[in-house]
Amino acid sequence: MKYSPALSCDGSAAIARLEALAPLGRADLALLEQASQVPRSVPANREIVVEGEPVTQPSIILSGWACRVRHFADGRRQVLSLLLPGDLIGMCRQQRPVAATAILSATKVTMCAVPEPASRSPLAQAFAISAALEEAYFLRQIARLGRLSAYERLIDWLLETQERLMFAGLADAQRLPMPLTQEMIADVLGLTSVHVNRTLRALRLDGLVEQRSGVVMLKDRARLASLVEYRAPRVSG
Amino acid sequence: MKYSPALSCDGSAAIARLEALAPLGRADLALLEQASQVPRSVPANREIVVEGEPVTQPSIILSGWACRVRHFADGRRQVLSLLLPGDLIGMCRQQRPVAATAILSATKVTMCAVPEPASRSPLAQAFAISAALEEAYFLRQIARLGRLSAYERLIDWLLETQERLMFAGLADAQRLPMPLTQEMIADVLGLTSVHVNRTLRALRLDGLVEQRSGVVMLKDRARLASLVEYRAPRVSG
DNA sequence: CGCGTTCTTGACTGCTTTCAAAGATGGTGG
DNA sequence: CCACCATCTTTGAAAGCAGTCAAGAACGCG
Repeated sequence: MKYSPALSCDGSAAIARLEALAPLGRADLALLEQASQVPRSVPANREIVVEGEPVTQPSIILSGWACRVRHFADGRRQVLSLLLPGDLIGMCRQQRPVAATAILSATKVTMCAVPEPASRSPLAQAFAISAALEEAYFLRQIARLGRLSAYERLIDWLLETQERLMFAGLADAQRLPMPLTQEMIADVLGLTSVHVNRTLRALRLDGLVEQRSGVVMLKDRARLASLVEYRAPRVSG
Repeated sequence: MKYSPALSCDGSAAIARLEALAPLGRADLALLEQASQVPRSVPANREIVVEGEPVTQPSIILSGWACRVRHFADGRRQVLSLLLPGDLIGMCRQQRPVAATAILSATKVTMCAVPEPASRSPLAQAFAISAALEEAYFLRQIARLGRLSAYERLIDWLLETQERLMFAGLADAQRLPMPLTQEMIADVLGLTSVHVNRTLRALRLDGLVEQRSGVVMLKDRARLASLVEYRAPRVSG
């Protein structure tokens, strides 16, 4: 597979992710193809969902990066989770009229409606696994913010993000696209942008990562993983 | 309602919480009463669930406090969330054979099996709301660890915990039981026990809280809430 | 090419941790 | 009923990681 640092604009990456979660049949793929024919595009840095407002239609991210954020009155901001191609927005297991968090587009984002899967279909299963993974990423984010140093947080987050992008075929074992500003990375990791900058430099000097033009290279995945005891989240056997 | 700092041992608090989430009918109450007739007791400081092991039967906490924890090889530990009376353990929306996190009893805990609710029954709805609340608490924990100071974290967490206990009738507007050691509180808030101790003292000196014999008094809820912009999580209109 | 945003770096501050030790508390058995 | 022990709480002093403030450099976009 050829590695493409550019963010794809059709729905192929999103569909690839869902297919990686559960092998989809012809019917499910057709549903997804059809839904992705009617994409909605949002510029970077827009509030796609406002916290506390009624949730509208659930959506699939087709391309681009978004994030759940929580704002504080004094300007502080915390990114709760990232939303990458193939991730779902606004899926509620029950009638919950109001959005629990704001959702912000970090880059230009395209998305489409979530098709209704047949019950017990592979697609329905993929959605369920996606929800379970989201929860696993929440838990990892809590542990990261609570107990890891800045240096460790950055490593742990890079590994997690790379793994998530690989599901969608948007990263390979060594490289991942990084369209976020250091300011945004800081809001993900509970740090300041200045300290993110310094920590990235430290990682560079330690020969662990390289950066150029929106792409991060992980130069020694094994060493990085051992530094943070990285374990891939498991959702099934 | 008379306030009782003691941890109740029957299932009444747990049932009260679920009833607060959705008004239960006679049949649902009977199911819960019946299930709570067969309690299982676990001493304090026991791993109820081991991370990575197959999940067994889902359970309801009847009494006592437990927590989801993540351990690191070097001894660091992060409490991901608290599990209080009426909370559910091991409810999976899909077949997920392995536990995503370890669960540890912080006090003596009694629990029982989760009865199977009729579909669309109030009890089924209460379970769904409980799951949505759990997610809301995860998000709040992320924001707390990422962007609040130690002083703010403690306030925010006390308010959240008080509110959760009030659902079960285990706290009133001013007081909540606090059976956790400062060490454990530190692992919840991503701090050291020494700093938790100092921060509690600061709160005492500022006249915001009082402590004695396992009970915390919140002396000025309005001021505490304004210090952290506390908003109760909403799950429905 | 010019302008705004983002990145980078330095100097300094300060919140939180670390290390250490004394004091309080509570449960248990004699 | 009290002594004893383990655990937990409390406090001080010093170190360190991350934040703040500030300003110049690089980058990308129109």
